[in-house]
Amino acid sequence: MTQPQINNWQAIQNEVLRRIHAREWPPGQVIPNEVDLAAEFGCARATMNRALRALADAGMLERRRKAGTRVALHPVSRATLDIPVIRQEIEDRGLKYSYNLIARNTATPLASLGPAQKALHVTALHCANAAPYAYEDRWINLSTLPEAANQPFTVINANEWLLMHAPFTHGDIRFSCMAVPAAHAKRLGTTPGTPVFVTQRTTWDHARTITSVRLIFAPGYSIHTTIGSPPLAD
Amino acid sequence: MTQPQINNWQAIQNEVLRRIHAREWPPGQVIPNEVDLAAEFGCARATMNRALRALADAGMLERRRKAGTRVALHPVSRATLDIPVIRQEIEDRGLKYSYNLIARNTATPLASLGPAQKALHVTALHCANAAPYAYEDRWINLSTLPEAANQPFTVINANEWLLMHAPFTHGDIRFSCMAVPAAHAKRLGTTPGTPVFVTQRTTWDHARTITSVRLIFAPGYSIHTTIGSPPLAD
DNA sequence: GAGTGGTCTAGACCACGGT
DNA sequence: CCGTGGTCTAGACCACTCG
Repeated sequence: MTQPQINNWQAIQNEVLRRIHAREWPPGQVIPNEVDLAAEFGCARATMNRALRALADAGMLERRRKAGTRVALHPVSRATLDIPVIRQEIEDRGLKYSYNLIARNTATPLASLGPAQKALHVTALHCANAAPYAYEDRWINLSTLPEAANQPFTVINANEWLLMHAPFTHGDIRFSCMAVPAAHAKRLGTTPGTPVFVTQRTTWDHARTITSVRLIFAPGYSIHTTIGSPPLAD
Repeated sequence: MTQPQINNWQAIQNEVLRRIHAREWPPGQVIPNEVDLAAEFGCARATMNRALRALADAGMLERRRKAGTRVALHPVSRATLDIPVIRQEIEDRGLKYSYNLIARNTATPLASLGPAQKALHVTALHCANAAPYAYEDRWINLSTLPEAANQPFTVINANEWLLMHAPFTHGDIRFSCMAVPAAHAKRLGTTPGTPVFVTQRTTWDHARTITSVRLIFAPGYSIHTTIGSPPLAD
C-alpha cells in the first residue's frame, strides 16, 4: 500500500515530525537524503527541502552537506519571543497607557554604549491605568543620532521616536531580576528590596550603537511565550 | 575577478532591508509585488519570494494575498530564544555539572497539570562546580507517562529522561522573578527574600500534558539573546 | 573525489481576499 | 472578479565537507 498522497510541505513536515516522535527516527539517527524522501513522498525535491529546512530551523533536525540530515540529539526548545513596544503591551491588555518623563540630560555614559561618546540620558516612567508599569533608564548615542538632541521626549516617548527615526539592524537583550533600589522603589509603587524583573537592551545600526536601555518592571511582571505550535489538525 | 554573488536570496534580502532602512520604503508602505521585484532584481519569482518570506518571518514585512506586501509599522523585535538543557548550559560555561535528587513521591498535583490526575512529584537541585545553580520542582503526568513511575531519578535527571523518552509537541514558558522562599534559600546558597529568576514551563504531547516544571535559579542568573543578525559583510 | 544539502530557474496552478 | 502571495515541479548547477 502506498502512502496517501501528501502534497504540501507542511503535511510532509508533520509526517516527518510523527516519525521523530514515534521513534521511527530516534535522536541522532541519520535520515534518508532529500532525493530518496522526495521519491517516497511523491513530491519534488524542492518541496522535501522546504519541509526539512523548516524543521532544521526549528531545531528538530541538524543538516550538513555530505553528512546528511539527522534528528537532533536534544530536540532543542527554541521559542520565538516578541519584544513588545511597551505602549502596545499595555494597550493590548485593555489598559490606558501613559508616559512621564523624569529626567533628560546630556552626559558621558558609563559603558553601555561603548567608548566614551556624548549621549543623551533619558529616564522615564511608563504607566498602565496611571499605575507604575516600568521605569526606563536609557542612553541614546548622539554620535549616531545627533537629531535626538532636539527631541524633548516629553510627549513622544524615546522608544517610539527611535522606532520611527532610527531603525536598528540588530540588538542584544538580557533578562534578569534584582532587588529594586531605594531610589526607584517609590516610583514603581513598591518598597526597596522587592524583587523586580529587568530587561537590558542595546541596539545597533550596523556597527553604530543607537541606544541602550534598561527597563525595570513593577512587581508581578512576567514574560510568556510558547515552544512549537499549538495542536493543529493532528 | 570574482564578483560577489548578486543573485542569491540573501543578497536580495539585504537590498530590501537597505531600502527599508534608508526609508526608500517607509513603514506602512506597500512595496512592489513579487513579479515586478523579481524582474527588477533579475531573478526568478521563487527567489524573490524566498527573500520576502524570510523578511516577513522576521517581522520586517507584512504580507497578505491581494493586498500585497508592506513594511511593518513597528519593525517588530523578534528574538529566538533557545531554552537550554541545564546540564549543557552549565557545561558550556566550562563548569562541572552535578545533580541531587531532593524528593520524589506520588501525589495529586495542584493545578499545573490540569484536572486532578496522578502525578509524580520530583524536586531536585542542579549544581555547577558543586555550587547551587537551580532548584527544580517538577510534576510528571503519570497518566501520560506511567513508565516514569519506575524511574528513580537519582542519577539521570528528570529533564533528560523525559527528553529521551517523551518528546513534546509543544510547550509554554513563563519567565518571572520572586523573592526566594525561606524553604529554598539555604539550598540555593542565599538568604530568604533575595530576588531570584524563575521559569515555569509546561509541555504537552499533542493534547496530553507531559510535565510541568518550575526552576528557581540561584541569584545572578540571567537570560541572554539577540535580535536580528550580527553585522555580516555589509 | 563524490555525495549531500543549498540554491536558482521558468513555468504552472491554486487560495485567499480586496474591490 | 481578479491581483497577489503560497506553493509545487522538474531540472540544473554549485558549495561544502566527509571519508
